[in-house]
Amino acid sequence: LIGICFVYVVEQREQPHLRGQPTTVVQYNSWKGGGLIVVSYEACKYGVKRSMRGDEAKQVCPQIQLVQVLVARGKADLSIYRNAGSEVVSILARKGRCERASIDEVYLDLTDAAEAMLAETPLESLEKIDEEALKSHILSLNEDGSDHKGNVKEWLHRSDADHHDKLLACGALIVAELRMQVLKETEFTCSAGITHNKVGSSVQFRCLSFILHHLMEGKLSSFAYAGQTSKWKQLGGKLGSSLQIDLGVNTVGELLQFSEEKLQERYGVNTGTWLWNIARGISGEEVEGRLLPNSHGSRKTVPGPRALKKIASVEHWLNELCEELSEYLHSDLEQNKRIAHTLTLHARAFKSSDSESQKNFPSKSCPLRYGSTKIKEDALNLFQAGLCEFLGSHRIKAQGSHYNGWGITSLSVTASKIVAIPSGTCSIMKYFHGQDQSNCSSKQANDRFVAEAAPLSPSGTERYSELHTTELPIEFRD
DNA sequence: CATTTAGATACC
DNA sequence: GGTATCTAA
Repeated sequence: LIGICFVYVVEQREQPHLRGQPTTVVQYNSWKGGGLIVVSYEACKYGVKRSMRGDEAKQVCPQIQLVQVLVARGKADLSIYRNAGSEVVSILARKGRCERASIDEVYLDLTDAAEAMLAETPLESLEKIDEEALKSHILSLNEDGSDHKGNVKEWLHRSDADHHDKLLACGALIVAELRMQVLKETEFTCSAGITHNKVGSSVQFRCLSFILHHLMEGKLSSFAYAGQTSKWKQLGGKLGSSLQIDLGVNTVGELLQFSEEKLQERYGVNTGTWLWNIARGISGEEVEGRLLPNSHGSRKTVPGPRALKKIASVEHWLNELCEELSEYLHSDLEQNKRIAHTLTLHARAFKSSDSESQKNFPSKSCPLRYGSTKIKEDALNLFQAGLCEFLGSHRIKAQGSHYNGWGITSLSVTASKIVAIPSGTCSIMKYFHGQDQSNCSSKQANDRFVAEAAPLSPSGTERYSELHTTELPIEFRD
Protein backbone atom coordinates (compact mmCIF):
# COMPACT_ATOMS: atom_id res chain seq x y z
CA LEU A 1 0.00 0.00 0.00
CA ILE A 2 1.40 3.32 -1.05
CA GLY A 3 -0.12 6.57 0.07
CA ILE A 4 0.42 10.26 -0.02
CA CYS A 5 -0.90 12.34 2.80
CA PHE A 6 -3.15 15.35 2.19
CA VAL A 7 -1.13 17.52 4.45
CA TYR A 8 2.03 16.87 2.48
CA VAL A 9 0.40 17.79 -0.77
CA VAL A 10 -0.31 21.21 0.61
CA GLU A 11 2.96 21.47 2.40
CA GLN A 12 5.31 20.46 -0.28
CA ARG A 13 3.85 21.95 -3.35
CA GLU A 14 1.42 24.64 -2.35
CA GLN A 15 2.86 26.02 0.88
CA PRO A 16 6.48 24.93 1.30
CA HIS A 17 6.93 27.03 4.43
CA LEU A 18 4.84 24.49 6.31
CA ARG A 19 7.48 21.83 5.88
CA GLY A 20 8.50 20.31 9.18
CA GLN A 21 5.77 22.20 11.07
CA PRO A 22 3.03 20.48 13.02
CA THR A 23 0.23 20.87 10.52
CA THR A 24 -3.31 19.70 10.05
CA VAL A 25 -5.86 20.07 7.28
CA VAL A 26 -9.36 21.07 8.38
CA GLN A 27 -12.55 21.40 6.47
CA TYR A 28 -14.42 24.57 7.38
CA ASN A 29 -13.40 26.44 10.48
CA SER A 30 -16.26 28.54 11.68
CA TRP A 31 -17.47 26.01 14.23
CA LYS A 32 -14.82 25.05 16.79
CA GLY A 33 -12.09 25.52 14.26
CA GLY A 34 -13.33 22.98 11.72
CA GLY A 35 -13.01 19.21 11.48
CA LEU A 36 -9.58 17.66 11.04
CA ILE A 37 -9.21 15.37 8.07
CA VAL A 38 -5.51 14.70 8.40
CA VAL A 39 -2.71 15.29 10.87
CA SER A 40 0.99 15.55 10.06
CA TYR A 41 3.53 13.35 11.82
CA GLU A 42 4.89 16.38 13.65
CA ALA A 43 1.40 17.24 14.92
CA CYS A 44 0.82 13.62 16.01
CA LYS A 45 3.72 13.99 18.38
CA TYR A 46 1.81 16.66 20.25
CA GLY A 47 -1.17 14.37 20.63
CA VAL A 48 -3.27 15.95 17.92
CA LYS A 49 -5.91 13.43 16.80
CA ARG A 50 -8.01 13.33 13.69
CA SER A 51 -11.16 13.15 15.78
CA MET A 52 -10.51 16.62 17.19
CA ARG A 53 -11.82 19.96 16.06
CA GLY A 54 -9.39 22.69 15.08
CA ASP A 55 -9.80 24.45 18.43
CA GLU A 56 -8.94 21.32 20.39
CA ALA A 57 -5.89 20.79 18.24
CA LYS A 58 -4.77 24.32 19.10
CA GLN A 59 -5.17 23.61 22.78
CA VAL A 60 -2.99 20.53 22.56
CA CYS A 61 -0.50 22.16 20.21
CA PRO A 62 -0.69 25.96 20.20
CA GLN A 63 1.76 26.39 17.33
CA ILE A 64 -0.15 24.05 15.02
CA GLN A 65 -0.76 25.24 11.49
CA LEU A 66 -4.36 24.81 10.40
CA VAL A 67 -4.68 24.56 6.65
CA GLN A 68 -8.21 24.85 5.32
CA VAL A 69 -9.61 22.65 2.60
CA LEU A 70 -10.53 24.73 -0.40
CA VAL A 71 -14.18 25.72 -0.41
CA ALA A 72 -15.85 25.80 -3.81
CA ARG A 73 -19.56 26.23 -4.39
CA GLY A 74 -20.08 26.50 -0.66
CA LYS A 75 -18.69 23.06 0.11
CA ALA A 76 -15.37 21.40 0.82
CA ASP A 77 -13.64 20.58 -2.43
CA LEU A 78 -11.15 17.74 -2.24
CA SER A 79 -10.21 17.89 -5.91
CA ILE A 80 -6.61 18.92 -5.39
CA TYR A 81 -6.02 15.86 -3.24
CA ARG A 82 -7.81 13.57 -5.65
CA ASN A 83 -5.78 14.96 -8.52
CA ALA A 84 -2.58 14.62 -6.55
CA GLY A 85 -3.51 10.98 -6.02
CA SER A 86 -3.99 10.53 -9.75
CA GLU A 87 -0.59 11.95 -10.53
CA VAL A 88 1.01 9.47 -8.18
CA VAL A 89 -1.02 6.52 -9.47
CA SER A 90 0.07 7.16 -13.03
CA ILE A 91 3.69 6.82 -11.96
CA LEU A 92 3.18 3.73 -9.79
CA ALA A 93 1.21 1.98 -12.50
CA ARG A 94 4.36 1.72 -14.60
CA LYS A 95 5.72 -0.90 -12.22
CA GLY A 96 2.78 -3.18 -11.61
CA ARG A 97 -0.91 -3.74 -11.19
CA CYS A 98 -2.48 -0.81 -9.32
CA GLU A 99 -5.67 -0.54 -7.34
CA ARG A 100 -6.85 2.84 -6.23
CA ALA A 101 -7.94 2.17 -2.67
CA SER A 102 -8.99 5.68 -1.70
CA ILE A 103 -8.55 9.27 -2.68
CA ASP A 104 -4.84 9.12 -1.86
CA GLU A 105 -3.92 5.46 -1.41
CA VAL A 106 -2.96 2.78 -3.88
CA TYR A 107 -2.28 -0.93 -3.68
CA LEU A 108 0.50 -1.94 -6.03
CA ASP A 109 1.31 -5.56 -6.86
CA LEU A 110 5.04 -5.73 -7.43
CA THR A 111 5.31 -9.52 -7.64
CA ASP A 112 6.26 -9.60 -11.30
CA ALA A 113 8.65 -6.70 -11.08
CA ALA A 114 10.32 -8.25 -8.03
CA GLU A 115 10.61 -11.67 -9.68
CA ALA A 116 12.13 -10.07 -12.75
CA MET A 117 14.61 -8.14 -10.65
CA LEU A 118 15.62 -11.22 -8.73
CA ALA A 119 16.09 -13.25 -11.88
CA GLU A 120 18.41 -10.62 -13.27
CA THR A 121 20.55 -9.81 -10.24
CA PRO A 122 20.84 -12.03 -7.17
CA LEU A 123 20.55 -9.74 -4.16
CA GLU A 124 23.80 -10.89 -2.59
CA SER A 125 25.72 -9.61 -5.54
CA LEU A 126 23.98 -6.27 -5.53
CA GLU A 127 26.78 -3.75 -5.23
CA LYS A 128 25.12 -0.49 -4.47
CA ILE A 129 21.89 0.02 -2.61
CA ASP A 130 20.33 3.40 -2.82
CA GLU A 131 20.21 5.59 0.27
CA GLU A 132 16.46 5.79 -0.13
CA ALA A 133 16.04 2.04 0.32
CA LEU A 134 18.18 2.15 3.45
CA LYS A 135 15.58 4.37 5.08
CA SER A 136 13.24 1.37 5.15
CA HIS A 137 11.91 0.07 8.43
CA ILE A 138 11.90 -3.69 8.66
CA LEU A 139 9.56 -5.05 11.28
CA SER A 140 11.64 -8.08 12.15
CA LEU A 141 14.65 -5.90 12.87
CA ASN A 142 15.17 -4.50 16.28
CA GLU A 143 15.24 -0.77 15.80
CA ASP A 144 17.26 0.38 18.75
CA GLY A 145 18.92 3.15 16.87
CA SER A 146 22.25 1.43 16.34
CA ASP A 147 23.40 1.67 12.75
CA HIS A 148 19.94 1.50 11.27
CA LYS A 149 21.08 1.76 7.68
CA GLY A 150 23.75 -0.86 8.20
CA ASN A 151 21.18 -3.27 9.56
CA VAL A 152 18.85 -2.65 6.68
CA LYS A 153 21.65 -3.16 4.20
CA GLU A 154 22.53 -6.45 5.82
CA TRP A 155 18.89 -7.56 5.78
CA LEU A 156 18.48 -6.70 2.13
CA HIS A 157 21.66 -8.60 1.22
CA ARG A 158 21.06 -11.65 3.35
CA SER A 159 21.78 -14.78 1.38
CA ASP A 160 19.99 -17.17 3.74
CA ALA A 161 16.62 -15.57 3.06
CA ASP A 162 13.93 -17.67 1.44
CA HIS A 163 12.56 -16.74 -1.92
CA HIS A 164 9.61 -14.84 -0.49
CA ASP A 165 11.75 -12.63 1.66
CA LYS A 166 14.06 -11.95 -1.23
CA LEU A 167 11.06 -10.83 -3.22
CA LEU A 168 10.18 -8.56 -0.34
CA ALA A 169 13.66 -7.07 -0.39
CA CYS A 170 13.30 -6.45 -4.13
CA GLY A 171 9.92 -4.86 -3.41
CA ALA A 172 11.60 -2.49 -0.98
CA LEU A 173 14.19 -1.54 -3.58
CA ILE A 174 11.57 -0.96 -6.25
CA VAL A 175 9.42 1.10 -3.92
CA ALA A 176 12.41 3.22 -2.95
CA GLU A 177 12.95 3.86 -6.64
CA LEU A 178 9.29 4.72 -7.12
CA ARG A 179 9.22 7.08 -4.18
CA MET A 180 12.14 8.98 -5.67
CA GLN A 181 10.48 9.03 -9.05
CA VAL A 182 7.26 10.35 -7.53
CA LEU A 183 9.17 13.06 -5.71
CA LYS A 184 10.98 14.02 -8.88
CA GLU A 185 7.89 14.19 -11.05
CA THR A 186 5.33 15.54 -8.59
CA GLU A 187 7.20 16.97 -5.59
CA PHE A 188 5.13 14.72 -3.32
CA THR A 189 6.64 12.40 -0.77
CA CYS A 190 4.78 9.20 -0.16
CA SER A 191 4.88 6.36 2.32
CA ALA A 192 4.58 2.67 1.65
CA GLY A 193 3.98 -0.56 3.52
CA ILE A 194 5.42 -3.60 1.78
CA THR A 195 4.47 -7.19 2.54
CA HIS A 196 3.61 -10.47 0.93
CA ASN A 197 -0.05 -9.61 0.66
CA LYS A 198 -2.60 -6.88 0.57
CA VAL A 199 -3.83 -7.03 4.15
CA GLY A 200 -0.32 -6.97 5.55
CA SER A 201 0.71 -3.98 3.50
CA SER A 202 -2.00 -1.80 4.94
CA VAL A 203 -1.03 -2.78 8.47
CA GLN A 204 2.52 -1.83 7.69
CA PHE A 205 1.42 1.38 6.12
CA ARG A 206 -0.33 2.42 9.32
CA CYS A 207 2.57 1.10 11.29
CA LEU A 208 4.84 3.45 9.43
CA SER A 209 3.29 6.60 10.77
CA PHE A 210 3.59 5.12 14.20
CA ILE A 211 7.20 4.17 13.66
CA LEU A 212 8.09 7.58 12.40
CA HIS A 213 7.22 9.32 15.60
CA HIS A 214 7.09 6.80 18.41
CA LEU A 215 9.46 3.96 17.83
CA MET A 216 12.50 6.17 18.11
CA GLU A 217 11.34 7.07 21.58
CA GLY A 218 11.14 3.40 22.44
CA LYS A 219 7.57 3.48 23.73
CA LEU A 220 6.33 0.32 22.09
CA SER A 221 7.77 -2.12 19.63
CA SER A 222 6.61 -2.00 16.06
CA PHE A 223 5.59 -5.64 16.40
CA ALA A 224 3.29 -4.81 19.26
CA TYR A 225 1.79 -1.98 17.27
CA ALA A 226 1.27 -4.06 14.16
CA GLY A 227 -0.34 -6.76 16.26
CA GLN A 228 -3.26 -4.59 17.33
CA THR A 229 -6.30 -5.83 15.45
CA SER A 230 -7.73 -2.33 15.15
CA LYS A 231 -4.81 -1.37 12.90
CA TRP A 232 -5.64 -4.06 10.39
CA LYS A 233 -7.40 -3.41 7.16
CA GLN A 234 -11.17 -3.75 7.64
CA LEU A 235 -10.83 -3.95 11.40
CA GLY A 236 -10.71 -0.26 12.14
CA GLY A 237 -14.48 -0.07 12.46
CA LYS A 238 -17.33 -2.07 13.90
CA LEU A 239 -15.95 -5.51 13.17
CA GLY A 240 -12.75 -4.60 14.99
CA SER A 241 -14.71 -3.24 17.97
CA SER A 242 -16.80 -6.37 18.08
CA LEU A 243 -13.67 -8.52 18.23
CA GLN A 244 -12.51 -6.44 21.15
CA ILE A 245 -15.79 -6.20 23.04
CA ASP A 246 -17.42 -9.54 22.29
CA LEU A 247 -14.39 -11.80 22.10
CA GLY A 248 -11.92 -9.78 24.15
CA VAL A 249 -9.45 -9.90 21.27
CA ASN A 250 -7.08 -6.95 21.08
CA THR A 251 -4.23 -8.43 19.10
CA VAL A 252 -3.97 -10.68 16.13
CA GLY A 253 -2.17 -13.17 18.35
CA GLU A 254 -5.22 -13.49 20.57
CA LEU A 255 -7.34 -14.15 17.53
CA LEU A 256 -5.36 -17.34 16.85
CA GLN A 257 -7.02 -19.21 19.73
CA PHE A 258 -10.43 -19.21 18.04
CA SER A 259 -11.35 -22.03 15.71
CA GLU A 260 -12.56 -21.26 12.23
CA GLU A 261 -15.96 -22.70 13.21
CA LYS A 262 -16.24 -20.45 16.22
CA LEU A 263 -15.48 -17.36 14.17
CA GLN A 264 -17.91 -18.44 11.46
CA GLU A 265 -20.59 -19.01 14.05
CA ARG A 266 -20.26 -15.46 15.28
CA TYR A 267 -19.43 -13.55 12.13
CA GLY A 268 -20.82 -15.68 9.33
CA VAL A 269 -19.07 -18.11 7.02
CA ASN A 270 -17.21 -15.61 4.88
CA THR A 271 -16.10 -13.15 7.53
CA GLY A 272 -15.27 -15.98 9.93
CA THR A 273 -12.97 -17.68 7.46
CA TRP A 274 -11.48 -14.36 6.48
CA LEU A 275 -10.65 -13.58 10.12
CA TRP A 276 -9.19 -17.04 10.70
CA ASN A 277 -6.96 -16.58 7.68
CA ILE A 278 -5.69 -13.10 8.32
CA ALA A 279 -4.78 -14.07 11.87
CA ARG A 280 -2.39 -16.50 10.19
CA GLY A 281 -1.13 -14.01 7.69
CA ILE A 282 -3.14 -15.56 4.89
CA SER A 283 -4.83 -13.18 2.51
CA GLY A 284 -6.20 -14.32 -0.80
CA GLU A 285 -7.17 -10.82 -1.79
CA GLU A 286 -5.84 -9.88 -5.17
CA VAL A 287 -4.82 -6.37 -6.02
CA GLU A 288 -7.54 -5.33 -8.45
CA GLY A 289 -6.39 -3.64 -11.59
CA ARG A 290 -8.42 -0.51 -11.02
CA LEU A 291 -6.78 2.81 -11.62
CA LEU A 292 -9.96 4.81 -11.74
CA PRO A 293 -12.96 5.05 -9.41
CA ASN A 294 -16.23 3.28 -10.22
CA SER A 295 -18.29 6.26 -9.24
CA HIS A 296 -18.07 9.98 -8.65
CA GLY A 297 -20.09 11.77 -6.05
CA SER A 298 -20.66 15.06 -4.37
CA ARG A 299 -22.28 15.26 -0.96
CA LYS A 300 -23.28 18.03 1.40
CA THR A 301 -24.25 17.49 5.01
CA VAL A 302 -25.61 20.22 7.20
CA PRO A 303 -26.02 20.05 10.98
CA GLY A 304 -29.55 19.33 12.17
CA PRO A 305 -30.35 22.82 13.33
CA ARG A 306 -29.40 24.18 9.94
CA ALA A 307 -31.48 21.63 8.05
CA LEU A 308 -32.80 22.95 4.77
CA LYS A 309 -36.44 23.84 5.16
CA LYS A 310 -37.17 25.56 1.92
CA ILE A 311 -37.29 23.96 -1.45
CA ALA A 312 -35.31 26.93 -2.72
CA SER A 313 -32.36 26.02 -0.48
CA VAL A 314 -32.55 22.39 -1.52
CA GLU A 315 -32.49 23.56 -5.10
CA HIS A 316 -29.55 25.80 -4.41
CA TRP A 317 -27.46 23.01 -2.88
CA LEU A 318 -28.50 20.51 -5.51
CA ASN A 319 -27.26 22.93 -8.13
CA GLU A 320 -23.93 23.33 -6.37
CA LEU A 321 -23.52 19.56 -6.03
CA CYS A 322 -24.45 18.96 -9.64
CA GLU A 323 -22.02 21.63 -10.75
CA GLU A 324 -19.23 19.86 -8.91
CA LEU A 325 -20.27 16.45 -10.17
CA SER A 326 -20.45 17.76 -13.70
CA GLU A 327 -16.90 19.01 -13.36
CA TYR A 328 -15.70 15.55 -12.29
CA LEU A 329 -17.54 13.96 -15.18
CA HIS A 330 -16.05 16.44 -17.58
CA SER A 331 -12.51 15.69 -16.37
CA ASP A 332 -13.13 11.98 -16.51
CA LEU A 333 -14.39 12.28 -20.07
CA GLU A 334 -11.47 14.42 -21.10
CA GLN A 335 -8.74 12.51 -19.32
CA ASN A 336 -10.00 8.95 -19.44
CA LYS A 337 -12.57 8.97 -22.19
CA ARG A 338 -15.17 7.50 -19.86
CA ILE A 339 -18.87 8.14 -19.66
CA ALA A 340 -21.17 7.69 -16.68
CA HIS A 341 -24.61 6.31 -17.37
CA THR A 342 -26.53 6.59 -14.11
CA LEU A 343 -27.34 9.53 -11.89
CA THR A 344 -28.43 8.77 -8.33
CA LEU A 345 -29.69 11.12 -5.68
CA HIS A 346 -29.65 10.48 -1.94
CA ALA A 347 -31.25 12.69 0.64
CA ARG A 348 -31.66 12.55 4.38
CA ALA A 349 -34.30 14.30 6.42
CA PHE A 350 -34.36 15.29 10.04
CA LYS A 351 -37.04 16.40 12.46
CA SER A 352 -35.79 19.07 14.81
CA SER A 353 -38.03 17.98 17.67
CA ASP A 354 -36.42 14.56 17.78
CA SER A 355 -32.68 14.11 17.37
CA GLU A 356 -33.08 10.40 16.66
CA SER A 357 -35.26 10.92 13.64
CA GLN A 358 -32.71 11.04 10.87
CA LYS A 359 -34.37 9.32 7.94
CA ASN A 360 -33.07 8.62 4.49
CA PHE A 361 -35.25 9.36 1.53
CA PRO A 362 -35.69 6.55 -0.92
CA SER A 363 -32.75 7.04 -3.28
CA LYS A 364 -33.66 7.64 -6.89
CA SER A 365 -31.79 7.07 -10.11
CA CYS A 366 -32.21 7.96 -13.75
CA PRO A 367 -30.14 7.84 -16.91
CA LEU A 368 -27.42 10.44 -16.70
CA ARG A 369 -27.55 13.17 -19.31
CA TYR A 370 -24.39 15.21 -19.73
CA GLY A 371 -24.35 18.94 -19.21
CA SER A 372 -24.65 20.54 -15.79
CA THR A 373 -28.00 22.10 -16.63
CA LYS A 374 -29.48 18.72 -17.47
CA ILE A 375 -27.95 17.11 -14.42
CA LYS A 376 -29.43 19.81 -12.20
CA GLU A 377 -32.81 19.37 -13.80
CA ASP A 378 -32.74 15.60 -13.41
CA ALA A 379 -31.44 15.76 -9.86
CA LEU A 380 -34.23 18.09 -8.85
CA ASN A 381 -36.78 15.75 -10.38
CA LEU A 382 -35.27 12.82 -8.52
CA PHE A 383 -35.44 14.80 -5.32
CA GLN A 384 -39.09 15.59 -5.91
CA ALA A 385 -39.85 11.93 -6.55
CA GLY A 386 -38.04 10.86 -3.39
CA LEU A 387 -39.69 13.57 -1.36
CA CYS A 388 -43.19 12.59 -2.43
CA GLU A 389 -42.62 8.99 -1.40
CA PHE A 390 -40.98 10.08 1.80
CA LEU A 391 -43.85 12.34 2.82
CA GLY A 392 -46.33 9.64 1.92
CA SER A 393 -44.61 6.89 3.86
CA HIS A 394 -44.19 9.04 6.96
CA ARG A 395 -47.74 10.34 6.78
CA ILE A 396 -46.46 13.85 6.89
CA LYS A 397 -49.26 16.09 5.93
CA ALA A 398 -48.87 19.39 4.25
CA GLN A 399 -50.50 21.72 6.70
CA GLY A 400 -50.50 24.84 4.61
CA SER A 401 -47.14 24.01 3.08
CA HIS A 402 -45.72 23.41 6.54
CA TYR A 403 -43.93 20.20 7.38
CA ASN A 404 -43.74 20.03 11.15
CA GLY A 405 -40.08 20.78 11.55
CA TRP A 406 -38.80 18.36 8.96
CA GLY A 407 -35.73 19.52 7.04
CA ILE A 408 -33.05 18.14 4.77
CA THR A 409 -29.72 17.42 6.44
CA SER A 410 -27.90 15.64 3.66
CA LEU A 411 -27.96 15.71 -0.11
CA SER A 412 -25.79 13.74 -2.46
CA VAL A 413 -25.53 13.15 -6.16
CA THR A 414 -23.61 10.19 -7.55
CA ALA A 415 -22.63 9.26 -11.07
CA SER A 416 -22.08 5.55 -11.64
CA LYS A 417 -21.95 2.89 -14.36
CA ILE A 418 -18.92 4.59 -15.74
CA VAL A 419 -17.63 2.92 -18.87
CA ALA A 420 -14.84 3.64 -21.30
CA ILE A 421 -15.83 4.90 -24.70
CA PRO A 422 -14.91 2.03 -27.00
CA SER A 423 -11.55 2.73 -28.58
CA GLY A 424 -11.85 3.41 -32.25
CA THR A 425 -14.83 5.68 -31.80
CA CYS A 426 -13.80 8.42 -34.16
CA SER A 427 -15.49 11.24 -32.34
CA ILE A 428 -16.92 11.62 -28.91
CA MET A 429 -19.84 13.59 -30.30
CA LYS A 430 -20.67 10.77 -32.62
CA TYR A 431 -20.53 8.35 -29.70
CA PHE A 432 -22.91 10.44 -27.65
CA HIS A 433 -25.23 10.68 -30.61
CA GLY A 434 -25.14 6.96 -31.21
CA GLN A 435 -25.82 6.18 -27.55
CA ASP A 436 -28.81 8.42 -27.43
CA GLN A 437 -30.46 6.84 -30.41
CA SER A 438 -30.93 3.76 -28.37
CA ASN A 439 -32.06 5.06 -25.02
CA CYS A 440 -33.46 8.53 -25.32
CA SER A 441 -37.14 9.21 -25.35
CA SER A 442 -38.47 10.72 -28.54
CA LYS A 443 -39.58 14.02 -27.08
CA GLN A 444 -35.97 14.95 -26.47
CA ALA A 445 -34.92 14.25 -30.03
CA ASN A 446 -35.00 17.86 -31.23
CA ASP A 447 -32.48 19.38 -28.91
CA ARG A 448 -30.48 16.26 -28.31
CA PHE A 449 -27.42 17.13 -30.24
CA VAL A 450 -27.12 20.64 -28.92
CA ALA A 451 -27.74 19.49 -25.37
CA GLU A 452 -25.12 16.80 -25.46
CA ALA A 453 -22.62 19.29 -26.78
CA ALA A 454 -22.83 21.19 -23.53
CA PRO A 455 -20.30 19.21 -21.51
CA LEU A 456 -17.71 19.68 -24.18
CA SER A 457 -18.07 23.42 -24.35
CA PRO A 458 -15.64 25.51 -22.35
CA SER A 459 -16.82 25.98 -18.79
CA GLY A 460 -18.66 29.20 -18.18
CA THR A 461 -20.57 29.10 -21.40
CA GLU A 462 -23.44 27.13 -19.96
CA ARG A 463 -26.53 28.87 -18.71
CA TYR A 464 -28.93 27.86 -16.04
CA SER A 465 -32.20 26.85 -17.47
CA GLU A 466 -35.06 28.46 -15.68
CA LEU A 467 -36.24 26.25 -12.88
CA HIS A 468 -39.95 26.04 -12.72
CA THR A 469 -40.39 26.52 -9.03
CA THR A 470 -44.04 27.21 -9.39
CA GLU A 471 -44.59 23.72 -10.70
CA LEU A 472 -43.04 22.03 -7.69
CA PRO A 473 -45.64 20.04 -5.82
CA ILE A 474 -44.03 20.56 -2.44
CA GLU A 475 -42.75 23.54 -0.63
CA PHE A 476 -40.99 23.76 2.68
CA ARG A 477 -41.64 26.75 4.88
CA ASP A 478 -39.95 27.87 8.06
C1' DC B 1 -26.78 23.24 17.17
C1' DA B 2 -22.23 19.74 14.86
C1' DT B 3 -17.63 15.47 11.57
C1' DT B 4 -17.74 15.73 6.74
C1' DT B 5 -16.78 13.76 2.48
C1' DA B 6 -15.89 9.97 -0.48
C1' DG B 7 -16.36 5.59 -2.12
C1' DA B 8 -17.19 0.40 -2.03
C1' DT B 9 -20.09 -3.54 -1.43
C1' DA B 10 -23.60 -6.94 -0.11
C1' DC B 11 -28.12 -8.01 -0.58
C1' DC B 12 -32.95 -7.82 -2.24
C1' DG C 1 -32.74 0.00 -9.28
C1' DG C 2 -32.75 0.67 -4.54
C1' DT C 3 -31.39 0.02 0.50
C1' DA C 4 -28.37 -0.31 4.13
C1' DT C 5 -24.01 -0.53 5.95
C1' DC C 6 -19.18 -0.21 6.24
C1' DT C 7 -14.58 1.81 6.09
C1' DA C 8 -11.43 5.36 6.21
C1' DA C 9 -8.93 9.95 5.46
